[in-house]
Amino acid sequence: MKELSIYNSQSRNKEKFEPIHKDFVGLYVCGPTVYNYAHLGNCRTFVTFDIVYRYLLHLGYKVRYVRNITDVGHITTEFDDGVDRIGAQAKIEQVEPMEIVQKYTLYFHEMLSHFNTLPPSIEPTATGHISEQIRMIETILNNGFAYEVDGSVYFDVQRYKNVHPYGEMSGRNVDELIENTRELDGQEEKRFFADFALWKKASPEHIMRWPSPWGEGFPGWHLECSAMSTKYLGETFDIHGGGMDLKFPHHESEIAQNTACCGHKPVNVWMHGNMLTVNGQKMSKSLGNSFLPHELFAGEHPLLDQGYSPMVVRFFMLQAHYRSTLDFSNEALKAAEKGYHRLMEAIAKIDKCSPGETNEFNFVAFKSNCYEAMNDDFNTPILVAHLFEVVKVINSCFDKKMSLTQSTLSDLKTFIHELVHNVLGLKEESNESANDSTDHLMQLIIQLRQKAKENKDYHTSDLIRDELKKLAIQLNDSKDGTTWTYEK
RNA sequence: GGUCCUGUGGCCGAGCGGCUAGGCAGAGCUCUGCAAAAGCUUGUACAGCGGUUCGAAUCCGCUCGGGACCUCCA
Repeated sequence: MKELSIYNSQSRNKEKFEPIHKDFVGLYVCGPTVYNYAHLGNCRTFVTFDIVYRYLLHLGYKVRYVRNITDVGHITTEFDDGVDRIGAQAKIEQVEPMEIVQKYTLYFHEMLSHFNTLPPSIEPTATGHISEQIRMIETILNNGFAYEVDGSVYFDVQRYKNVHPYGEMSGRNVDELIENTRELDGQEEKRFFADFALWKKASPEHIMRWPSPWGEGFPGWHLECSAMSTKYLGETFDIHGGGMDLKFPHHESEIAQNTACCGHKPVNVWMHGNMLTVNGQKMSKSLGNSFLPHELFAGEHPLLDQGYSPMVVRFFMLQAHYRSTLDFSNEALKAAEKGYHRLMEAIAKIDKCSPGETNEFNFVAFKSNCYEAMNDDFNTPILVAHLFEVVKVINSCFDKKMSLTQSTLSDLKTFIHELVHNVLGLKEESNESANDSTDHLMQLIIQLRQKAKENKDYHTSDLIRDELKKLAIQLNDSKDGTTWTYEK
């Protein structure tokens, strides 16, 4: 098996993946801020890293996957007019901030479980790690890379960049940034425009607050990831992931904090998933073009003319590479839906294929192609393309137009199952699974229709077929008789 | 304005120096009382203009279009 290579945002190149400790991988992914419903774009990122997690597991690594929940009421800007998102939502819904956190954390978990993502090994919350964050700030202060002003602590970017590079990963040149940054009010506390808050003094109305050496306040946004990744994965770990939009300033600041604290870089490989777009534009709440998962499943959205199941949406996402933007549209989803069902039906057919004497399918080559795809920076679209090649093989074998031996069929079955279910995380959807009595009823109806057909009473047989169609029941006539399914 | 990404057939979307992506739709065929469903087969492409090269969708330059980030963001 060839080696896994991963595109590292830091070097802007694909690099051979070598874990720090043989057989073990530390993976950290930036989780959501739970102040509102997670939308589909957010979900894409978590599906992306679910694939990373699953494939690493498949390769035999022991993976510790840490994904945080941001539940501190960070303000939207570090300035006086900033709004605490969680606090603001609490006011709207007239509940406690922690009720907001709970509500949207539950929603997030529920949606991700619909998408069949594996839960992380550890899902730490920012509010649960205040003391770790305070300790980290103290260290950074002691190391001379931060300063306190009136109960707030800021990271000293200028001091830092004299010693370490800042902005390397996101391609920022801080000195050039100065000229291009728009003027903003309320940053008089900072020594330098690019400094960011490690600790923020809480205004009287700010409910989420904790005591600290600098007074009552709350930690800065970037800090929790630094503190929690260090706590659970160590000062240097293998992979850090997140959405492309977190590259700057969030991840750049994380790197700076960790380096200021520990003296060395925290992460070997930085991975960034690209955005989900709608009509070519990033899906985001502020643009009003976001879809919520439950709206998508139910088809309850002005831009949708039907609902799409979670597995169809997951499959849709896997048909694009994680570093490319993916455009969301009815047409694209419909195409994915058809393709997904074709794939899953072919897989279910493997068992029904009768083995032949000769073998006309090169399983070894197929297997190696699949690994080659995944090893090339998790190229799921290529993998899916290979799977569709096998769909044809399975169908041809089923129709006895192609011969596969028993051992090839059995190898194929095992391998496909592993790829599709365990690596891609796709599963069969029990679409309104029929109970026994429904099936008996249907068998009866099918028999009656068969009788009618034998009597050349096509009026009756067509009536049965058409009326069932109205109930979304599809009759499938074939040489071997008639079967029925609920329409997809 | 700065930095970076991107422009592939009707739609989505891989590939990124020579060799088929793949899915959906379309067309043809098989099956069928007729259909549907399903399966098989199959056409159409690399924004434009230059350049490098034996050879470019793939590298370089320019032009035009789209997008992301530049202290809310997955």
